[in-house]
Amino acid sequence: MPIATDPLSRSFFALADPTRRRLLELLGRGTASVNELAERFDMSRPAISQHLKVLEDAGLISRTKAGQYRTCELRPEGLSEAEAWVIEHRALWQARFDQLDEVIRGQQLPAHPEEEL
Amino acid sequence: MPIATDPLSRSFFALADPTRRRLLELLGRGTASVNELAERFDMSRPAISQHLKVLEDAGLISRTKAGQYRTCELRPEGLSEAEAWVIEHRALWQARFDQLDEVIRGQQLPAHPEEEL
DNA sequence: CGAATATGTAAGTAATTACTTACGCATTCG
DNA sequence: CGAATGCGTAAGTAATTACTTACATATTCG
Repeated sequence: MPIATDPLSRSFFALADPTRRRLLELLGRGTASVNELAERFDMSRPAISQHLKVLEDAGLISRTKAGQYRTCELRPEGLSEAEAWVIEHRALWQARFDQLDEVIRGQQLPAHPEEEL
Repeated sequence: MPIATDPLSRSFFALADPTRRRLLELLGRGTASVNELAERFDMSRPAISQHLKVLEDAGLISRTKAGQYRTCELRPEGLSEAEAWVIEHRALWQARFDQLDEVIRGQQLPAHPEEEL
């Protein structure tokens, strides 16, 4: 991704990695410290820390200092923009396709309904 | 992204780029040839072709040969998995947060409501 | 204070991206 | 047939990713 990426791209990008999605799922069960999270992965702690940074930059989590620890917490609103994009476009496209179906059905039947295969 | 990426990661990754999202939006208005799409961008045709490949690999579009042209078409179902993931998790997290609110309100008020700062 | 714990960050590496230009192949048409 | 059009792919480059190990810093505690 080029620098200065827009927020929506950052959100989708953050979600485009199994480790990061799993981090989100773990945090979905409750807040956790970085080490508590890192223990669940076959990966160095810094690697997890870096993944957390990606998630944080995308607005999907927050890390707050709590004494010696950093408490990681989900930010559900961080998912809003991505959710809106996906839902909106799926709906539009589906509507368009349904329209096409109607056009096909009402107007002109295919000469060879199952010519493929 | 490492090789052998899972389908969900590929979908999110494909969406994590403004050019690719704009391609999807253009295709949302109807099918188009590669050149028709490429004309809309300040980018070489091969670059668009490569973006289309990412979208195709993610199952978000299909390219079918039509004579001299390739007709690009949206595949709304390609968005299903990503849509499901986002919707499901948002709902879960929101529910969790609402629960937390209840716990806080009903059970025990913080001793120092604003100790930070 | 000084060791232990929790974490971020720097530096280095291999793999991937996102482009570009150059080329090759298929289809259309004069 | 032979030039033009449409499009994919190869090769090269600069920037980014995803890790790693090493290190610096903050907080807790004996």
